[in-house]
Amino acid sequence: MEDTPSSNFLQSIISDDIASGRVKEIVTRFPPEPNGYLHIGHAKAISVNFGLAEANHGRCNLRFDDTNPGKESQEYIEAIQADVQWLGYSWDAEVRYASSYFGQLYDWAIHLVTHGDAYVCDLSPDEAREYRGTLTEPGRNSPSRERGVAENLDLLARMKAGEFDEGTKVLRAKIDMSSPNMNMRDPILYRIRKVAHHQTGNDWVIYPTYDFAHGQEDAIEGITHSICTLEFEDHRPLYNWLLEHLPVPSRPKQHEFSRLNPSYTVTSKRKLKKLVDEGVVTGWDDPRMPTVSGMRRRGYTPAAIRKFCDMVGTTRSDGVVDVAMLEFAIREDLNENAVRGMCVLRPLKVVLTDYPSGKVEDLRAAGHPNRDDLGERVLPFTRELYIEADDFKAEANKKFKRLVLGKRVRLRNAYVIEADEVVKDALGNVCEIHAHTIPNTLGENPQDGIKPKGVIHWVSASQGKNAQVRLYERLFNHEAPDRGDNAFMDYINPESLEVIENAWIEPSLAAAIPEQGFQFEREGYFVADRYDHSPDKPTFNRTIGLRDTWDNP
RNA sequence: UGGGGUGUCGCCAAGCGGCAAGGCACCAGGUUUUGAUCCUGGCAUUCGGAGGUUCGAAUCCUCCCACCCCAGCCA
Repeated sequence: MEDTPSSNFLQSIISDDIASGRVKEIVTRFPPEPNGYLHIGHAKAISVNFGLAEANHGRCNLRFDDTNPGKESQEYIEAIQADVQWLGYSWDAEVRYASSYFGQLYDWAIHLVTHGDAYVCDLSPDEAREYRGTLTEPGRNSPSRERGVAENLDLLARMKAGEFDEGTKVLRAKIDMSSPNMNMRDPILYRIRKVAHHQTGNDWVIYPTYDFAHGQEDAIEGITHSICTLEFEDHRPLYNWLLEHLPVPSRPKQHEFSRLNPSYTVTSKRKLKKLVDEGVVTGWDDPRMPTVSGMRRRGYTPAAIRKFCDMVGTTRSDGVVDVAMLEFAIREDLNENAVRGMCVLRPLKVVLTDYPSGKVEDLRAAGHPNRDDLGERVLPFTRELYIEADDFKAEANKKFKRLVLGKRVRLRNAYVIEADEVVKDALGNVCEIHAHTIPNTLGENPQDGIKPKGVIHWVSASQGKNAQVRLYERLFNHEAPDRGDNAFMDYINPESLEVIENAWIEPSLAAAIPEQGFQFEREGYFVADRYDHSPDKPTFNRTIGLRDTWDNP
């Protein structure tokens, strides 16, 4: 996993800062709020923050931005840590929590009040909205704005003591109600929330807002480059204002990059949560989810995800990235590293009439076509086999390079066979093929010079094993399901999952370790399910199909 | 009609005054016991538009256009 992060504007900034001596060691942070699972967009942020730290021999913290206890939980905290580790990153020292700075933040709030830079406001949420003005009209000063320092100090202390109800009072910075930047119109610093916090319990009934917490957290941790996404750009003046008005121990700088939007996917915790809550998927780690845990279960590898993030680059322009790029990244990784195997998804029985019944011939096949280090596997060959139903046609034109009645085909890693007759059931459906082997075709072409039309995969009927295989397709039919509010629910692909209960796998595959990835030859890349797979009940998820350039008519 | 951003091939993205990198996708060949991989070749006389500066501009200036973000006591 040797990533060579490509250069980008953030790296340029860092290089300049190091060259100018502004910073000696670079320190970044990944600051998720524990209110949901990490998704591919977070993977990008993780890759950017940890990647930049790594590339510059610096450090990166993992910090939970837990300032809104009502929406957060310990479950998410644990899942997020597991995801970051799985992606292959190590944060500096211990995990950090915004909540562990609540005391310091409160002291700083007092500092602002003392200096006349903040006040306790009595406006209700509705009134506050009205006073804030609009995008084109300035706001009006709150009636509470000119309260004296002593009174503000007293009120703030009483807010902290729990004397007031939620929504009745907030602490606000005194900046400029007529600023064209809405964030500067006396932003709220503290609000009353009488709920227990997952880390601090009932210690607090007032909680700092993102704006009052983030920059100060960065300063406390000595973050040199506070990297976030574009929507926080308008907050930067406030971020700086607070740092300038507070006796903080360091002076971090915020830089924004555009968030990742893969096509055909939704990345918004709210929307992902809805998919989970409404049972569209089985959970946050459903293999169709763009969550880190979902992709993991789907068979994506950390290396592929990191490669993808690197391929996509880091800029300030928004756009939609073709998921084909993500698919390329995982195919590339698995093509190179996954052991091959054969699995028949829709079995059609073939009886080799010239082959002795009861005979089991242990053929050998390479674990990987061009990597000897991946070993080899034993492939039992028998009189009765299964092939893919799609790989047989009684008649077909020359473009069909599979088994045709009266014609030959190579059984992958085994003999060339020729189809002799079709057995049909009462309804006229093909249910069995009778064929015979062409002698001496193990590893060589038929001696009569008549070459097989193609190569198909197969599994011994008596030696193979039954498996459940889940075929996944994209969850949405729309290229950009994320635009619009709830429209994404209308674009859900009803065929995003097909469960095949009786696929037939070669025996070696039953020994797969959960989460081990394979290439099922001619089909695609599959992974032994992280939770459901066992030698007794082999269970595989299709990660991604093989690239298919055959223009099947 | 306020403020902040962004506009380079179908998608992502280099480029920072000297005459359009690369990747994905796609197309055409070659190799192949995976219609996979691999290999070879093709794929922007043009950089949102219009003016201007300059010997010379995607890169500088002016104006215009399009799109994204901001009116949570969310982050």
